[in-house]
Amino acid sequence: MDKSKIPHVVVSRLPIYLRALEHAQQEGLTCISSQELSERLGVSAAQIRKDLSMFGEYGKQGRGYPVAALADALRRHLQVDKVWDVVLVGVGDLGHALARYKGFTHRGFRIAMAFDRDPEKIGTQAGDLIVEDIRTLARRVQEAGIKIGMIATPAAAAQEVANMLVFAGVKAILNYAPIHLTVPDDVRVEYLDPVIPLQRMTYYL
Amino acid sequence: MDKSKIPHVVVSRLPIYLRALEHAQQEGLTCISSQELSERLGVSAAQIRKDLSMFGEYGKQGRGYPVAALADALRRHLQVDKVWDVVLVGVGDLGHALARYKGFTHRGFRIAMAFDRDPEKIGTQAGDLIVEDIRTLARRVQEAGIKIGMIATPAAAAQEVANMLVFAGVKAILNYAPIHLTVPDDVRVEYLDPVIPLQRMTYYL
DNA sequence: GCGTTGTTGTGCAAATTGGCACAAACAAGA
DNA sequence: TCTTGTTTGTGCCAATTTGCACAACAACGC
Repeated sequence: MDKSKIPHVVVSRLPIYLRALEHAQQEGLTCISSQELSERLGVSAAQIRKDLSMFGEYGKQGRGYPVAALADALRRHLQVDKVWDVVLVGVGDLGHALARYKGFTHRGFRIAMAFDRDPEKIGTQAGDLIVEDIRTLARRVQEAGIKIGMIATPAAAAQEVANMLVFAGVKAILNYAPIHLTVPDDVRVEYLDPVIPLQRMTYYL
Repeated sequence: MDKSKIPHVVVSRLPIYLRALEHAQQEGLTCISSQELSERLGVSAAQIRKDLSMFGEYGKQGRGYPVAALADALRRHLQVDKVWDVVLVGVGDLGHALARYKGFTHRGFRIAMAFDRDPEKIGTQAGDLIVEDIRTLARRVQEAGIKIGMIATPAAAAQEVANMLVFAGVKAILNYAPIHLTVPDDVRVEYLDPVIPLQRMTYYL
């Protein structure tokens, strides 16, 4: 089970599997086949079996996969069996929505701090947080040992914010700004510009 | 240039190229090499050249690609050389943020209508729109001929909303709800659950 | 006990995707 | 005009990714 040997495409599907398993569990299922999962996910059953087999033999022939145990295993592999503190930068409309979103905590994440540059916003409330001055970001994030950041600023500020986060020790960035970020190799970035998926679809319309 | 022959991985990179070109254009560049684009994007130069060559020969040896002309061409291929009307369903925090987001229009999209189920919200303002009753969705969307929908409801309502959108003639859905949607083959769905990319990154932390 | 049905894990082949490297094309300066 | 320096488009190969198909195994009814 050498971590470095598991291809990223496989890892990138695990959260999808986990989400489906959690839904199945809420519906009261205790056992689920790759076939059933396939229909709920749009991933082929063979694909699912092959992916899961890279992490161990969780399935039982004739019955399928035990929902709770498999979900636990995936959470362990994804390291979301604990709750990660996250730092949010940029508290506009989107930042507020993120700060108030209830869906993070029970899936492994908690927004622990929020920063902005605008003096009008600093000191105001966002969710249950007080917006802090971005000039204090480095110290605060470093002291708290936070490893994950979310950027919800305009594009023009995003790269500069990314640099601050990297400097403060952040190793994973979720970027909502519509711009590519340049970061060191040991820092991961995922992008959530909503226009990108829209344009991917209009090609086919 | 048979459309059906171009693999989806290639199409899925076009919006990224377009975004980078638009930034380059704002900086005043008139010509850009695949090498330069590569550095701005994190996609290999050979990849970029091969992708672009599937749509025609836009580059000039010795100089690179003409920024404005290539951007125009990509917009044509992605069909974002016009502005698409989009219907938004679910006007909570996220829905509001989307309705007020200024980044859509100049990249090919305009939220033309917003719907919610909650009587408290119906009739209120969201961005420059008035929130409408979801029971009128089918008729309104059909009449306006809208082909693109955005779902920003809780997960529990998302599949039902998707069914309504499909019934109303929508062919592309951007889904913010953390759940897989089942739709007919001729309808495309893209997903933007923020927890998925976060979990993809924690695997490597 | 035994056949029947259902499901996994995996070896192997097919298909897709990415990268290298180079000829051809162009620009610019002498 | 000739030479030098760039950069594209693409043929070819390597690597990755997916899909098929089946042996091995488990449960269940009779």
